[in-house]
Amino acid sequence: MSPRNVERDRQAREARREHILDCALQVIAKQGLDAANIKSIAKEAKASVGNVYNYFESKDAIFSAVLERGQVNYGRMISEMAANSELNAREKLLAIADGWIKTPTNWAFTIMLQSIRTNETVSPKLREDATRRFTVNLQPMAEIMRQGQRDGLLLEGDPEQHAFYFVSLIQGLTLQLAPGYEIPVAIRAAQLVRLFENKSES
Amino acid sequence: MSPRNVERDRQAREARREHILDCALQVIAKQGLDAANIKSIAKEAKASVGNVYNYFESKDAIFSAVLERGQVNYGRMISEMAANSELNAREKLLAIADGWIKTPTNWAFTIMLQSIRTNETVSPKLREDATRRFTVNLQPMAEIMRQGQRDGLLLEGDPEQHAFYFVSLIQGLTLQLAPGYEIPVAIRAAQLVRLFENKSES
Amino acid sequence: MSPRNVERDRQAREARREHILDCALQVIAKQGLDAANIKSIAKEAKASVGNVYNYFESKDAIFSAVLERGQVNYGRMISEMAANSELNAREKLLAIADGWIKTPTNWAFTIMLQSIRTNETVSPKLREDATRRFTVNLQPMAEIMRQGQRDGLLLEGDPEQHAFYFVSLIQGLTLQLAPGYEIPVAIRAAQLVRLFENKSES
Amino acid sequence: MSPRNVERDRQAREARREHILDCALQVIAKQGLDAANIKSIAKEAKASVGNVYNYFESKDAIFSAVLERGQVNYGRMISEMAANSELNAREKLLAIADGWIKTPTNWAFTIMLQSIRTNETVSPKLREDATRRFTVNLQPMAEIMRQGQRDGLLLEGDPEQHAFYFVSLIQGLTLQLAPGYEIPVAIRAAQLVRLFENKSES
DNA sequence: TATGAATGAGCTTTCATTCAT
DNA sequence: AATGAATGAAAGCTCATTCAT
Repeated sequence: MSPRNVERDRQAREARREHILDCALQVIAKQGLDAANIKSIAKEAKASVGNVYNYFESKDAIFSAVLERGQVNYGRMISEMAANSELNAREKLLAIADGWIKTPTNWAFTIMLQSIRTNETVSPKLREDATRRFTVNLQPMAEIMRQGQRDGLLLEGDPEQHAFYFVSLIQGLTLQLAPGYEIPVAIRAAQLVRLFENKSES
Repeated sequence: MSPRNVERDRQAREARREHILDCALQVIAKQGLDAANIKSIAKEAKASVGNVYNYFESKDAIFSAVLERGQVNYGRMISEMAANSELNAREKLLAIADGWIKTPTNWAFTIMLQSIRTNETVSPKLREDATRRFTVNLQPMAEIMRQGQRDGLLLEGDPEQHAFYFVSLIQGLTLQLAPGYEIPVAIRAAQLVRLFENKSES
Repeated sequence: MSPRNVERDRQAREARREHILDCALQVIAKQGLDAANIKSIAKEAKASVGNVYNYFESKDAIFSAVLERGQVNYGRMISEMAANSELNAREKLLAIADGWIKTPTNWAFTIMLQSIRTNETVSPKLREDATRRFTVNLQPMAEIMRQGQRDGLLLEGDPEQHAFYFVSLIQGLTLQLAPGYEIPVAIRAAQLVRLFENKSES
Repeated sequence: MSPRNVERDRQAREARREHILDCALQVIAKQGLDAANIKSIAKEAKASVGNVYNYFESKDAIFSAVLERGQVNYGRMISEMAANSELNAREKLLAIADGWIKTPTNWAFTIMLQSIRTNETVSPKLREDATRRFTVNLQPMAEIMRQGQRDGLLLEGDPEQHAFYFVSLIQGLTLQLAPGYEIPVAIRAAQLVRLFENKSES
């Protein structure tokens, strides 16, 4: 039992955890939230039902963890984007919108956020955490809006509100990308970003 | 033959049906989709569980009917708005956005649409119907966009796409109005409509 | 309120009762015992659910009455047959077998008898009545067997037992005539009566 | 990887499945088809309701499996009997009749076959399978009839029809052996087989 | 850790029966 | 008598979670 082994075990466990989360997201995105039960997730992860419970204490915990990971990754991405000095604000919005629209599992995050928030059987802590992360993640987006306004690229107005609208628009759009239907309208990141651009100068 | 007033019975039945739909919407909006089981709906409607099944053949049928009613009402409202010659396009968008934001149950429709679409246990017919109505309802909104472009009030670009963005934005925003959290950002219809305005003329 | 009217009312009520029994038998025979619920029976009788309960105190009572009527009619028919002096025993068996096989609802009686007998929720009185009538009806059949033996037409052996076998054979065969399948073997009354004939004389 | 013996598990699972079928048959035979609900079957098997569904996907599947097992066993028995060269046809019929009459659960198969066939909620596949097996099982019985006719032991006539009558007679008789009543007539295999014997030679 | 059988609460749905009109 | 809405007790089934191995 060298410390090397202990560390290796810890990493293996962490990898297994991540794998289960990946699979949970896959199942949700492919089959919908209702069909995403523990058995399906375990099957997708090639694990047994019982073993999943060795890594997560409950189904809610899995869903929360999937959502948390998504939110943290998104927060990291958008913070980096806000700090990025090589792109202007318009290009940043474009990159963000493009990234979300192109990832066909993103609708699942919107639904999970909603489900966790409104489901009274989910522990208050998990619900608050999810909501708080969402709110926190609005800040770097508002910062980008501010940058754009400073440069005259984006529309004037309360940057937090614009950030909120931008995120809501993207979330609303991702819902249309869920499996099970065909909306006969193309979604184009460039078009969508134009809504937030300052066109008085052009 | 019968000591009952047939016509009054028919009306009472119809009223009872509507009442159940009202209650179902209330439960969904107040407690979330997961908590909206037949027992809760029956309780809200002050009916017995069994009696609900005298009016609807299944839980899915109730949810579909609630959604359908919402979609039909929305479709009627927006069609009238498109045909309205007393308001300009900007005022129309404002009225629509304002109406949706002020109705605190509207988030439920967004979630129900999503749930019905992605839930594989819902009959294909109901799923298709819901999706079709959504698509059909995009047309009058696109017409309003066209009107605004003709008058130079709204941003240039594919009107259908703009309609789609507008609806998605509103749907995304209603999700934030679900119970269970406090988003520290005000939603203002006027601000939101500004995104679609043509500001090059100002 | 002349006695004439009272009598007419009584007859009308009796006719209505009979009609409901007819319809119950129809439903059972066409859709099977499981599908024969009060609603279906009422529908077939063009009556309301509640009204059926004005004529019968329970579903069991209806089934019992249907069975009883069938058993009484059968008992009457077979008693007359036993008393008939114009036909010989062989011809009597033939007539009986032919009549049963040709009536496509008879399988329902066999199933109802079985169901009522073995269903513990049916009142003991009804169960005993049904069984008693079955047993009583064996006597005229045994009498016919005795006649046939006396005339050297039918096989020797305990007449009650032969009666029992004959009835069981016919009941077993009627089961095959229920809807829902195709048994690729013809049923011929003459052939099956031959089993009970005394062929040593021929 | 797993601390479990896979092969032993597989066998245990198979045994448990069989046990549930045994218990289901017991419940049906003792309490009747109507009383044979999942709760009762689970109780008899000393299992929980949910666990029964680990072995069978539906109640219909259980009933079908019970029936299938009975039909397959019967088919095997009768095929062996047909191929047996140490007994003559009369002795074979006697052994078959005797075996069926002595097994007090056999009435349940007759009722289950009927119920599955006529119940429209049972999947068509299961209904067809049950009917097909019944039909297939008629063949070895017809072969025995043929053997008996060849040896001059059994009555002349279409062997398939005689097989059909013999089976129907036995099925009809087993119905009388269900719990819940006392038929005051003994059933004797020897008597019953005599019906099918060729007595012209005696 | 790993397995999947086992549990039981909870859900949807059915249906015999009652009841107000 | 006649109606059909209303009731509530089951029934079938699902699934998160636990547990023996």
